Amino acid sequence: MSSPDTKQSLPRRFYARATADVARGLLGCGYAVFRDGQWIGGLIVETEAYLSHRDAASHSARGRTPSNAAMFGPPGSLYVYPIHAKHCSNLVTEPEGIGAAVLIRAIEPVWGCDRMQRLRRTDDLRRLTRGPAMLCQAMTLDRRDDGVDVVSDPSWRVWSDDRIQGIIESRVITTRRIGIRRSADRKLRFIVDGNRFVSGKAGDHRRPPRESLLELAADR
DNA sequence: CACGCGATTGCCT
DNA sequence: GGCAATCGCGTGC
Repeated sequence: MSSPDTKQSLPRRFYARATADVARGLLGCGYAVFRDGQWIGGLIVETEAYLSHRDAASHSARGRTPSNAAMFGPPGSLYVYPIHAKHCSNLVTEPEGIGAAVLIRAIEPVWGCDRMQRLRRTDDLRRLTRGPAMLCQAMTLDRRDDGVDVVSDPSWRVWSDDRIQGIIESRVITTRRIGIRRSADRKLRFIVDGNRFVSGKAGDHRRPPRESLLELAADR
């Protein structure tokens, strides 16, 4: 698969839509950052939608504070927040000021795997980016990236690949969101079912988690 | 300024 | 599958 710098980032209007639609649309998309002379990242295989004040599980539910301000920023910008001494990354959705975003929960590692293996201190590809905080550690994302605009920043690429979209089309399923207490019954988590890099327990999958988007793309 | 907790992870049984 | 580690932030005294 060719380097992220040959790709064209998704336009801002892609993000300025209903958050659940963006969360679904981001599955299969490339997510990569240029760090120290090298692209690092992969293909998105798991997302969660966090809505505005209507969603009790969302960080924006109780309004804007200094720490969640980036969530109210322009669509297509990053909201990176600290939790349990780690970080998680989101892409802001809806018109600016709404306070909604898509949590990137897992990617299939593709670019800069050697670098991610060092950062995560493991050779096991399956333990590189299988969770929102794992992928932030693998991609060196932290509070310094909070508010960065991935639509225009030259060190970022988030893009759609027609071939990958065709592969995931029949595999997307929706489940409850992971690790939350409030609004826990809403089905706002989107996964590429059967992909081995999706987080959570085996019961979350309908198909056994053995597949890889790279392998499926190579077989065509 | 103390206290409690979380959109997590990894180690232990 | 259970549970402790870890720390920034929000809440309340």
